[in-house]
Amino acid sequence: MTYDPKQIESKWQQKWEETQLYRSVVDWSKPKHYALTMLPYPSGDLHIGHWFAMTPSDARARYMRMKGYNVLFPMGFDAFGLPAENAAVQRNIHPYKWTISNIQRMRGQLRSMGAMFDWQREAVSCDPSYYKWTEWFFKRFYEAGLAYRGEAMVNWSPTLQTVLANEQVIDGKDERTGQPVIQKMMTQWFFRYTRYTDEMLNFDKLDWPEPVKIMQTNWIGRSEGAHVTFKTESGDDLLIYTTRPDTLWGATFMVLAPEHGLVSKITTPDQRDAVKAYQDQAARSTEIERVSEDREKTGVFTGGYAINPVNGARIPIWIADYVMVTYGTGAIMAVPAHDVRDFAFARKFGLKIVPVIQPQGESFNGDTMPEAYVGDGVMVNSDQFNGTPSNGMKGRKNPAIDAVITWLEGKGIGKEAVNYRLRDWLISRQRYWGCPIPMIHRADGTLEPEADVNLPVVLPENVDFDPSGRSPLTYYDPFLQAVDSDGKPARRETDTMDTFMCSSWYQYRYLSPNYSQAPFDPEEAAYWLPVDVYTGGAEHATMHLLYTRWFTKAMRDLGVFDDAEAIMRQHGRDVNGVFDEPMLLLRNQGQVLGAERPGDYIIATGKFVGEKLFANHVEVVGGSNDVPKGFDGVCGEIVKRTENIITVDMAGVKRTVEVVDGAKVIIPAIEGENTVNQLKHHLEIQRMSKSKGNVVNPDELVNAYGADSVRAYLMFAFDWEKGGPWDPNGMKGVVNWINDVWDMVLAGAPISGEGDSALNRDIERKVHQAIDKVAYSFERFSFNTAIAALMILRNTLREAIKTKQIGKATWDFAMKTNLLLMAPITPHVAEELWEKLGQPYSVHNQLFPAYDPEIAAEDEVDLVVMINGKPRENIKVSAEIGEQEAIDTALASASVQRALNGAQPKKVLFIASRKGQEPKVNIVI
RNA sequence: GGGGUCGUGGUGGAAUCGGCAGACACGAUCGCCUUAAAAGCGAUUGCCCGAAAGGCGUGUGGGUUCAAGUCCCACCGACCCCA
Repeated sequence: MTYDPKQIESKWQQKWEETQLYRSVVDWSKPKHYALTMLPYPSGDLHIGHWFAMTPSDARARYMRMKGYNVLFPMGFDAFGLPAENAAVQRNIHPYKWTISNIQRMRGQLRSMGAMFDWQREAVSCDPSYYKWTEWFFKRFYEAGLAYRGEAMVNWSPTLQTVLANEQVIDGKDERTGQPVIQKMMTQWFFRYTRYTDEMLNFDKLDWPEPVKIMQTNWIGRSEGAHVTFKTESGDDLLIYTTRPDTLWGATFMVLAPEHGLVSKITTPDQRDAVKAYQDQAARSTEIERVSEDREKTGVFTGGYAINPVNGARIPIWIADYVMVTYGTGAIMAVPAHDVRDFAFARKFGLKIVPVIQPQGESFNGDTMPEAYVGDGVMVNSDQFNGTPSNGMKGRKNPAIDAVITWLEGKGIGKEAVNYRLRDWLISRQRYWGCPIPMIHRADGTLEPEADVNLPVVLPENVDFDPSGRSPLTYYDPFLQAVDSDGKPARRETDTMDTFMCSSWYQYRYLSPNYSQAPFDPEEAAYWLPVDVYTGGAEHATMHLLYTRWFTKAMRDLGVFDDAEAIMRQHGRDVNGVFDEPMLLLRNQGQVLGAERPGDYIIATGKFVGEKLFANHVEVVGGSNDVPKGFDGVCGEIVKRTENIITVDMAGVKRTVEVVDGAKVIIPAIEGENTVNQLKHHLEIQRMSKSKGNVVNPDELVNAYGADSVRAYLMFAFDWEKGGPWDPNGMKGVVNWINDVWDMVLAGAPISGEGDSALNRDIERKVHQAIDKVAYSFERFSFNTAIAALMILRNTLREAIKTKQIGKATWDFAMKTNLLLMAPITPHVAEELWEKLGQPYSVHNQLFPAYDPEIAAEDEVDLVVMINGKPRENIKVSAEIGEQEAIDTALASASVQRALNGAQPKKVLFIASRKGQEPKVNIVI
């Protein structure tokens, strides 16, 4: 009988389902483990990246289950979002239908993984029973003042007719479609993200990757400084925020954001046209362009002046786009001597530069300084503060800043202040396919939330989609017409919510997706929360992960967890801080990239126009040496292809070939008529995408090798937290491994007797060493070393079986243990072989084998003899060897005798045997 | 410009507290088996020299240490995030 993955995988998937093997139920007598992996967007096809994220997470969850934990490992779909709506507009399919059929297809693909998902906990965010609670959360936040409506400069995509979050705009373009984005003022819904900034900067409770914590910290961007009030000559207050109040005396001009409210008032008539033109231009550029330090500075003088409150200096007021209206107060004091951007601006426009910080013993000259000085020094040109050290520290830790802030506060012209880069979370989307915002615009212009009994506000199904992409909600009357709490006609809000809103609380809906009294069943929450392990892509470091942290803190403060907390108390669980954070441990997997592959080697003939060949005949040939003699055309490897334009590397020279319409294309490897589009070009390692033709389809791999092999390969071939390029050849290693184990089990014990006791003892030892290595690896998400340990065990067992000296009992123990160790990685094969060994169903209900260090210990080890730290000789000694005996052995060894040549060693060190390491003696001569 | 991560054989990668660098696997070479190929099995596989002994090796250059892939400093390069 041979290993047929297709037959055994479907058989066991069915049996697991029939027996509800992975149903996770609250059981207070067992310790719980909530393992969560990021839910997919239902794009229609499961990508190899989903397998790479989910199957190792599944293996880890299975390991925890075998360690005796009651494990919850749920799955669902993040089902609102633009692609569904685009499909509706472009292909006339309703977003709901498109999404649901994709979900159905992906459920099947997810099942083929053989993962231990508890499907009864599946949650789908576009289902009204789910988004009812998303709306309910919105309403609670609104009532608590955490949700509000405000004017904002927003990223408007003219193509998609929608507002995008800053996070969704990259280089002035929409991150998904690459379409340009412009700046526009609009009334939008916001969440008071900034309410929890300080709490979100605290990671004490979290075992999260360091880079994620750093990214979040930078994203929140807390800075310490002061607010200082300048006066314009016309008498208006002009408030600025600065992190460097110690440089106030060096402020030689001011810069306002072009959108700043005071601009029109201070602008003098002769500057009006220039200012207006500049404002228009600024509206067209994106924030990232505007604040880039590399960019040539631009700006316009308003004609107005302000008075520097610390020294009475009259300084000009400019506008420039590198100052953002949304950051700080939208106005800065410019200190060109000590700020890189201000310096570039001052030099360009010939503005005064006054140094006010200098290292001891140096003397800067504002007219000749080559660049801004941002280092430490002492204050100069600053009246009574001259000589105060400025040590480069932030905030009050800097004596100069500390002294100036105290003085400013005393004089009433400034105040210590903290500023954040982070702005409130803009959740409005002018789209149809999203969770409705349950608000009503009353006839009198006021707003009120929809009554709880009317939730959810359901998305109407019967709508037509405008080809312009405009949301149908804005012109569909039955939806628009609402009734307010006084029974008067009113208009329904047509914005929908950012999909990040739906995914900010899905880990709570999984607990009880059908519960209708609340977002989640408190009984379930009391047992399962918080999430113990969260796995997913690092790209969510600053968006999703900050949103979900914010959400959890807001839920906690609104008392949403109160019932769950009471139940926890009844069961004696410590509730202190348990709802402060959604996920305690986070690990990010890397990314599987496309495989590198050579391009086709072609011979192309046709007509030359200059250097360029217009080919009417292109043929793929093998090798690079068979260039016909006197050949008139182009031959070589295809290094690039864009449609029918091919770049060919001809003996190191790049040649361009255009394949003309109707040209003959011959690709021997592909049957039938060939087209230019089938020509392979050289592909460098990069993200997989359909257009690059380097997508690895997991369904095809599962078909060819079986799910267990695909799972094992994904876990073995990469450092999971790093990822890397796909290598189709590496599969062989894990396929052989699984086949070898299969063959060993099916072959049965080589002898029926007791066999050789020394060999048996050694096999037991090796099995226990494997137990330890596999467990240690799973603990650390180091899946590749777990499989390496199992391969070592395979190698050991194969050697041992050949001797025909391994006893039946030892063989049984080794096989059973081997299957238990494999079970989390290759669940189907392990289950099948477990059954073949006559063991009771299911291998996945067994405990992980217990490790016994006594059995794993070696009796004999290599004593490593080192001279000056270099290993010279290995001598077999008892594992229990003491220091003196080890040193004597080492000194007597041939290599030491030879090296010493009668002399005395300077120093002799004994390094005792530690876990997995041999004892060592280092002799210094 | 700032912050971060990371540089290890032909390749993917191992190396738990500073303690034998290269585990495990792919690939390659040679051999066995075969009419042949595939598969399978066996051997070799960091570099140099060699009979042995040895020397050199974790991006580069320094440093700390009995001992450095691992710690410290500077530099080079790649990638990511932010500006």
